[in-house]
Amino acid sequence: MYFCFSFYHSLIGKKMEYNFSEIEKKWQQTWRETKIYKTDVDFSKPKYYVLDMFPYPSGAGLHVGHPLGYIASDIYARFKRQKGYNVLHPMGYDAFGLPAEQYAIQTGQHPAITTLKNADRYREQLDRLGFSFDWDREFKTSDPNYYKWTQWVFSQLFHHYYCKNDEKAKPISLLEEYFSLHGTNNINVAETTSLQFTADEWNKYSEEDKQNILLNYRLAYIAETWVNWCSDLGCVLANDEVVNCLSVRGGFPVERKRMKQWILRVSAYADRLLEGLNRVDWNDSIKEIQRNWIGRSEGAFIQFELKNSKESLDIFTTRPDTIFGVSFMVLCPEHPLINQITTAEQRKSVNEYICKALNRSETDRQTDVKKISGVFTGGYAIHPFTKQEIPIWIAEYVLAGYGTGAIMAVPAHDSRDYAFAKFYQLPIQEVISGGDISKEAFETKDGICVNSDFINGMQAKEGASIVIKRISEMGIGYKTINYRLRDAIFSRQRYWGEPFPIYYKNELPYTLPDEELPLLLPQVDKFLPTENGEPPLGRAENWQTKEGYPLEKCTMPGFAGSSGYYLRYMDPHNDQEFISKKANQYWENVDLYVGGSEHATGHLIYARFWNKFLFDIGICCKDEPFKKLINQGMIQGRSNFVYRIVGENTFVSYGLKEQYQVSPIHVDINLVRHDVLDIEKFKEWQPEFAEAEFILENGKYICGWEIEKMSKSKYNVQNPDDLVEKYGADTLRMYEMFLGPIELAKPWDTNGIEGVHRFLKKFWKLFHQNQESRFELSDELPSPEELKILHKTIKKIEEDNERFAFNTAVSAFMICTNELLDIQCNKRQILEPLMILLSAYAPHICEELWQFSGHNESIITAPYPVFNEQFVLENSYKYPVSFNGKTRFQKEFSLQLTPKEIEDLILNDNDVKKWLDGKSPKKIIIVPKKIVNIVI
RNA sequence: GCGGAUGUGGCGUAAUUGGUAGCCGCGCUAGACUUAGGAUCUAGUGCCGAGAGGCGUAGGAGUUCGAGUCUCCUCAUCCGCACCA
Repeated sequence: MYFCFSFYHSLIGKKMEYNFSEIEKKWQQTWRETKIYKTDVDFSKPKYYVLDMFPYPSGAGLHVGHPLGYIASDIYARFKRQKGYNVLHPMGYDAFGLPAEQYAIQTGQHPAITTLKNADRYREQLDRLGFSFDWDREFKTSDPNYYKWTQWVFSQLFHHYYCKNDEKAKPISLLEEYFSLHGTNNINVAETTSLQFTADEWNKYSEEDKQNILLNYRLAYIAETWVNWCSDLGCVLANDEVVNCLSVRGGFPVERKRMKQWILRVSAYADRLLEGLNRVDWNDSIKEIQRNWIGRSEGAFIQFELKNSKESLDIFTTRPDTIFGVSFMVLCPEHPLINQITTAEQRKSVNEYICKALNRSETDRQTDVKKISGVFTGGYAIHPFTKQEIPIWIAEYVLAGYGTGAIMAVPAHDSRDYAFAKFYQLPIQEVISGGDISKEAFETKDGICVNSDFINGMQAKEGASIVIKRISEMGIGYKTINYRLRDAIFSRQRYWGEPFPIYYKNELPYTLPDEELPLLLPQVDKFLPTENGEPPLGRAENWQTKEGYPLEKCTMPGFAGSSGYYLRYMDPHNDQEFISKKANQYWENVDLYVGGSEHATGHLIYARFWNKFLFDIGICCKDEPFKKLINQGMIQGRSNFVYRIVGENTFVSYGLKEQYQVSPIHVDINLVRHDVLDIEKFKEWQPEFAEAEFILENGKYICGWEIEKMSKSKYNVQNPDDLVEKYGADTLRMYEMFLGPIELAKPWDTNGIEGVHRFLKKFWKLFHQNQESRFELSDELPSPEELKILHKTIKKIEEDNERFAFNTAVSAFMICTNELLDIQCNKRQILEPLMILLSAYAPHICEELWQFSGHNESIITAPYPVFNEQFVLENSYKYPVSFNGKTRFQKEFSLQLTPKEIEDLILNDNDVKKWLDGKSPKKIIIVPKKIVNIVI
C-alpha cells in the first residue's frame, strides 16, 4: 500500500500533462522501496519462472538491442502475475570473464572493481526501464558465496562417474567397490580409454595407480589432450569458444596444442542431451543446431590387423556395408601408430608430411580444405574378410578428435575418399550398385551390395547389419554410436574465474573438503602468467592447503558459473546447500527462457549437461532446465550517409548524388531526423566539416541509409538512456515490441518511436478529455459499443501475450485507444480494465493513472480482466461477395440465416445481378461468417 | 556442400484453422489551428488508369469455388555447421 488516503478527490480539477519522466522516476522509486516484486515460495499459487539469459556486464553498457528480450520477458512475467501465477523473475550477472581481466592487465585495476562498476551501471540502466525483477535474488558469479556452489558442483562432478546401464551419474565410490570385486569385467561406463584389469590387480594397485585409473571415469577429470590454445589470451578455449579458428572473445588466432587439462565428460550425456530436445518447447532451428553439434552417428568400430605387427588398427565407420570396397586406410597426422607402421623407405616423406601438417596453424588447415594432401606410410593393414593387403596412408582430412582418428577409405561411396583416391590414383571399387563411380562417389545408403562376398545382393542396410554380426562373432568389432560432441575443456590459464577446489598430492588431484569452500580467489601482483609460464594464480602467495599441498593454478571457464545459476535463483541465499528441496520442488525449472541464439552450442548445452548431472544426484527435480525458449532477434542498426564529392568538401543530397562522383560517409544518426540532415549540427560534429558546403534538394539535405550491424564506428548506435530521457521507458518498451515479431531480426528505426509515444499521449488523454485537461473518469454505465471495444481487446491481448506476439498486441492497444477516443469514452468500467491490460507493457503510466483513479494498491495486484463473450457477439456479418474468387462488394446478412436463405437473397440482389450480367452462376459457395463466392 | 530460417507498399509490419491482402505505426500529400512548428487535429495514401476497371504478397507451375497461407521447382538474403568417416 502506497498511501493512506485517496488522491482521487484532490486530483479532480487539476490540470495534468503526461509528464513521463516525473511519473517514471516516482514509481521506480516506490517499487524499489516497497519491494513490490519480491517473490517467495507460495504453495497456494501455481508458479511460473521467467528468466533472461545471464548478462555479462560489459563496460559499454546497454544499447537498444539488449533490452529487447528483457522487455518481452517482463511483459510476459507481469501478464502471468495478473493471471494468478506466483512469478519468479530474477536478474543477476555473469561476472567472471575475459574483458574485465584484459582491462585489468592493461590498467592494473582489479577486475572485481571493474565488474562491480559495470554491474552498477547495468543495474541503473535496467532500473530505468521499469522491469519487475526481484532484486533480492540478485547475485554475481564472482561473489564468493555464489562461486562456493560452483566449486561444490565441480567437486560433485569429480566424485561421480557415468553408468551407462542405468544412464545416470553415480558416486565414484561405487565404482571403486565394483573394481575391488570384479575389476573391469562387464563394466558399462563412460570412460576416456577402455582399460582392463581384474579385481586382484585393482586391489594390489597403489593409491596413486588407483587415483590415476579413476581419472579415466570421473565426470570431471584431468587428462592430456589436444586443446584449442589461444596464445594472445594465454589460455585454452572450449570448442564453442572458437569459431573459424579464432577466439569468439577478441578474435585471436587459436592453434592446437597437447596439454594436460581439466575436462568435463559432457559426452557421457550426449544421448540424453539429444533425447531431451524432443521434450522441450524450443524453436526448430536451435534444436537442429544442437543436434548437429551433438552429431550422433550410428556405425561400427572395426579392428584391422596390421601386416608385420601384433598391434591392430581401430577405425570407425558408418558404412560397414561397404567394407568390401576398402581400397586404402587413412590415419590422421596425430595418430599414435604412425611411427610403428611407417617403413624405412617412407619414413622421410612421412616425417616431412607430419611435420608440415602439425605445424600448420589450424586456420590454414581449415582454409584450404579443398586441397588434397597425404602420404603413404609403406605399411599395410589386412582386410578382415578378403585378407588382402590394404595400403595405409596419412592425410589431414582425417581428424584426430573424431572416432578413432583412422578410417577405412571406400572411395566408390564417399566423396572425400573418392577425391583422395583420384588424386593419388588409388583403386576405386564399386560395392553398392546404382551410381556411376566413374564420375563421382555414390553416397546413398539405398542400393544393392555388389562385389561383396557374403552380402552380395542385399540391401545396403541389411548388408551393414550382417557385417556387424560377423565382425562381432570374430571379436574384431562391434556396433556403436559415435558423437561429434567432445568433452569440454574446463581449465583456463587465467585469473578472473572460479578457483578449482583442487589440491595436488604426489601430483594427483584431490578435492578440498566441502567445509573449506569457497576457496577464495587470491590476490596477485599482476594478472599475467608467471615468468616460467604458469597461470596468474602461480603468483599468489601461499597458494596451497593448510597441509602445504599445492592448489590448482587454473581457474574455471565462463560457462562454469552460468551453468546452474537458474537453480540458484530459486534459493539464492542458502549457505547450507546448493538449493533447498522445498524451493526446487516449488519452482522446478524455468518455464520461459529468453535470450539470444548465439548460446545454442555453448551455454545451452553446458547448462543442460549441468542440470542433468544435478538431476542424477538428486539436487534438482527436473532433468531439463528450460521448458520454453525464445530467441529474440538481433536489432540491427540503421545507418545514415552523406555523400561528399570526391576531392572537395561539398556534400550532395541523396537524390542528386548520381550527378557527381561521390563517396558515402557515415553520419551520426543523432544529426539526422527522417533522413534530413541537421546541417548546423553536422558542421559542429567534426572539425573537418565546419566549412563544408551543401548541394540541397528542395532546400533540404537528404541522407541515404542502410541496414548494418549496430556499432560505434558506424555512428548508428542507439543508447536506451537517451531515448528514455526523450520519450520515457514506457514508450521505449512498447516501441521495441512494436518493431516486429520478437524472434525476427529487425532494423532499429528511431523515427518510428514517435508513433508509439503519440499513442501513450492519446492514452493519457482518454483520462483527461476536457477543455482543461483535468483527470476525469465517468462512473456512468458503459454502452454495448464501449463494452465491445474493451472485450475484444481483452481477448486479443490475452491471445497475443500467450503466443508472444507483442507487436500485434501494441497495435491492438492503439486501435482500442483510437476507437475509445473517437467516441469520447472515459468510463471507469472501460478504462480501468484497459489500464490493467496495458500495465504489463507500460507499467509506469498505468500505475499513475491507477492511483489517480482512486486505488490504494499497486496495479500489479489487479487480476487480468475476464473476457465476456456476450459483449462481442454479433448478430449480423458483412459478407464479402466475390465472383470467381475476386471480391466485388459487401452485403450484410443476419447470422441467423442458413446458407440456403443467403443464397436466395444473393440471387435476387441488384448488385449481384449487375455482376452476373445475365449469366447464371455455375455454383454458389457460402461459408457462414466468412464469404460468399459466386462461380460464373 | 549440408541443415535451418526469411522474402508482402517508400519503410517496420498485419492477415491465429486456405475465405475481403495491406491492420497498426513511420514517411509522404493536402487542409485546419497557429507568430512559429520537429506541437496538435482532419482527410488521403499498394501500383497502373481520367474513369470503368486492371494488376498486385521474390519468380514459375500446380491443387482448390477460393492460395500471402498447401504442394513442386527456381532465385535472393540471413544464420548455423563444415573434410565428423
